[in-house]
Amino acid sequence: MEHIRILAVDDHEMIMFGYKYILEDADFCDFKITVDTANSFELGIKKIEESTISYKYDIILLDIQLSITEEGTPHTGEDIGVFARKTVPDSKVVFMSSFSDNYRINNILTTVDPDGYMVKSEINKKTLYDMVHTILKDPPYYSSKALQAIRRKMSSNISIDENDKKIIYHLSIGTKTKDLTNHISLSLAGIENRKRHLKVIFGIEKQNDQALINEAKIRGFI
Amino acid sequence: MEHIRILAVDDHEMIMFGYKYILEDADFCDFKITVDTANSFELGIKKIEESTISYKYDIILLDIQLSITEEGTPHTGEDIGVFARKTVPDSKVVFMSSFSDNYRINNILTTVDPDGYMVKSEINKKTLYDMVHTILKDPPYYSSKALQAIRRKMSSNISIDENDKKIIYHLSIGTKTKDLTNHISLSLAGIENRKRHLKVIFGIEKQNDQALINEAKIRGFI
DNA sequence: ATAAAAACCTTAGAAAAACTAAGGTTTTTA
DNA sequence: TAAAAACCTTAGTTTTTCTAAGGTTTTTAT
Repeated sequence: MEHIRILAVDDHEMIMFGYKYILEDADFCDFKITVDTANSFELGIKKIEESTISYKYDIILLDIQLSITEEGTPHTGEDIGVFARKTVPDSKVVFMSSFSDNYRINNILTTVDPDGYMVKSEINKKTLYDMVHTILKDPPYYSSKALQAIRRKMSSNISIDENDKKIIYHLSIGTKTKDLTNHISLSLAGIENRKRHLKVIFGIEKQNDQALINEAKIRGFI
Repeated sequence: MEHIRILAVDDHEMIMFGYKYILEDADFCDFKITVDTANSFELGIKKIEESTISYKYDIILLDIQLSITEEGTPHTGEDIGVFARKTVPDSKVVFMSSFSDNYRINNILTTVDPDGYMVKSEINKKTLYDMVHTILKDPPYYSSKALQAIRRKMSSNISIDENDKKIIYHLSIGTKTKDLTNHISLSLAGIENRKRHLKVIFGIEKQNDQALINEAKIRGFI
């Protein structure tokens, strides 16, 4: 009988143990599952490193937000995902995250290209089993809210460059237009021109910045 | 008990009747299904039009390739999809197509934004039931190969403009570089410059046109 | 209600990017 | 092996984007 090894990384122990017991208890006909757990970025990295010289994990389940355990640059599950992609390319990476906004989902799919993404509110016994089964047999696996974010992105024909993304992002956190020159290497007039153009392509000419932010959110740009 | 109405449009009768009998025979606990069929573009359009003044279809299953039955501009299932989107926006549109190439899948998802896409080689009793269930409860539904095409597109950060797409497309059907000026409003030098730039961003400098075509195919650009 | 600040808009000019033309070299095809 | 096609480089042109500045309109703060 095939033996499937899974690593679950989440800073909430109860969540990890939930995955562990549900998956280890599962009555998969043709394989047996063991689940290792790690409750911090550092421990997650360590277990992945150790797996390179012993049995590699078949699946690595990653939360995105991990609490900071030590001083230094804060790290996320995304950083673990990137690390795993390089270090153990045959291990399947699946994000299990409470983030369900279009931007976060689409951004992770672009930067890490994980084998799966599940929004936490959609994780239950059945979807967990479905995920493991699909990931092993025929990846990728995306839960429903992830699919909805993907669909929104796929159906949008608009693409914007890094400067435009920065403009929208900073506006969305409250920065005034005149202060955007501190964050973006363009003149105020250049920024104003781009704002005007973004409003045209989003179909909201003559509307305010909040409308711009809303349209960008809908499309997954922030 | 809820009554679910489905329209299946395919120019192969056996396929339509396959869907019809499998779905009408299904033992869905909480609803009953009837499946109408149409074996041509014209008949499909007619049935959708009729549905606007009677019961609208809950789900419309569309093949993409439909044989030409009459003189005139050939139409595809995609055209029916666009028509349905406008005419009966509450009806869910699902493509059931033999096309499994990245370009075709991604292109349909952008231009029609269907509620689902299934590659024909992945359609069986179980996946058909899963599709109907998901489409009714929590769309979208994409079959495995469609998800793989989507994943490939999502993870690629490259975007190219319409001129570049035309260059790659025409090269892929055998047009020589010097003849591209007949199809694209640029000088030969302009086209050569763009080819050189495309090869840089696809990471295939100094390689031939076939390499460029291959990289574009992988990324779903053609 | 009013003044100040911010945003928007327009015009003119500058800078950067993309394009064109042409010709030489290299590679591919017949 | 010759011809055709593709690639590369240089110089100049055209197009696009940016900047600067100032005026008008809208929003915010008092």
